[in-house]
Amino acid sequence: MYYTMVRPPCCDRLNVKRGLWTAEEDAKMLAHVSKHGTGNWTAVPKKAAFHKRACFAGLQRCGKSCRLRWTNYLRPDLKHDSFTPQEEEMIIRLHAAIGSRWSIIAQQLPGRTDNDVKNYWNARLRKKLSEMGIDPVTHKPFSKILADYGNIGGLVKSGSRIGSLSRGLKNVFTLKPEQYPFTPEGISNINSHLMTTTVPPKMEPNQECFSNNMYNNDANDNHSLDLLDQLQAIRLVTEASSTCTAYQTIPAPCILDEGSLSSSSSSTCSTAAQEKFPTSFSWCDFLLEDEYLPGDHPRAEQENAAEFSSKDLKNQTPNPNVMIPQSVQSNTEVGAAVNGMDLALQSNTGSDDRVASSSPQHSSFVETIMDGESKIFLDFPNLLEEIFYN
DNA sequence: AAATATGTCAACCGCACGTGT
DNA sequence: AACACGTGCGGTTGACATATT
Repeated sequence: MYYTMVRPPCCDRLNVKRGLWTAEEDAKMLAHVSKHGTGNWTAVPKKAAFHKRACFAGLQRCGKSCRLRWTNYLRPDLKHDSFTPQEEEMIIRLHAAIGSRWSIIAQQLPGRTDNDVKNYWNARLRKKLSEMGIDPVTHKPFSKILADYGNIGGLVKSGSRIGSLSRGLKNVFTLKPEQYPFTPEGISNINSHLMTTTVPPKMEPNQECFSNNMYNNDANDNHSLDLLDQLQAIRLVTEASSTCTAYQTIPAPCILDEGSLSSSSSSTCSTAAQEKFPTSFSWCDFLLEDEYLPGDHPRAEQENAAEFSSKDLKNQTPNPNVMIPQSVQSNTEVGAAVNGMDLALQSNTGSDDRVASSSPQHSSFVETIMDGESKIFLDFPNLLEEIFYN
């Protein structure tokens, strides 16, 4: 092998210009597109240099750069003014629903590109939500997240918690579109469904205002409901096309519980795989085991535990304390969709064995971490205050 | 007024996927 | 089947602008 497996950037093969576009280059691009139309971008620099040398000779960009310049800036249907509150609201709602699928979000905002939306989110909205006390990843109040975090490790009797949680997820994915709760408690719960439902939401005033504006005016928002149909379809399609690759690369026993993908044609991480690696390490096991301290829960809770399989832990909000396989991280939204559908589809089959087989000493792992956390917050109570009131 | 910090956004990069050969 | 190529996507970078000290 004399070359790397990674394909070199297209621009490396051409002696092309990079960096910001000049007005002159823009003019050349516009002239070219008006003459030849869009598409076949790799031909643009060649044609531009070939057709009228006097006019186009200076346009020495790679096709990718040309396409990007056109789609993100030169396209005549683009808006170049600032985002309206309505657009802002739409971005937040869609992000809560589908995460950082910028191209899909941008499709709902005429005249905006995925790059626009992405930049606006990163530059403005993420910060705005944070300042409002809302986690921009899960779209949940920080207070709730911290409260839930404090409950991990069995600080709260968890029997009804997981049961109600999985029931809620079932509801999310079995609701008809017109019943669909297009709120951060709805789809976004998929990404954050470890959040307990036993803690009442404690909204700061501005959050409340925010929620009223952003999340609670769905009754007359037919467009959003139509959109949900589309999103649902996107989820299903994505699941069908991505489930296989998303899971095949996961170390066999850690994430997927058997039967959960039984409705899919790609239940590759299966019982057989688990049998092959029966003792492999899984962080999920630690977390699950912490929810079910030995000898502390009736049968119903065990059934709930089976329902709430460890695979659901893989798509949680990135947490430095939770290690997630790369292949899973890169498919967060897809996995979330799969999770939700799995929960809706699966019955109480399968995963009891694995949950039950986790060794008792695992439960001390999260407890140790939580003890450390508790000590920190006891020693530095202002840390919590700073989070909420700064 | 100068230095530094912060924000914005256009552009790039790497990867995945589809298609044609 | 394998490969090259074109395209689209999401994450990241870095230049420039603006605000703050």
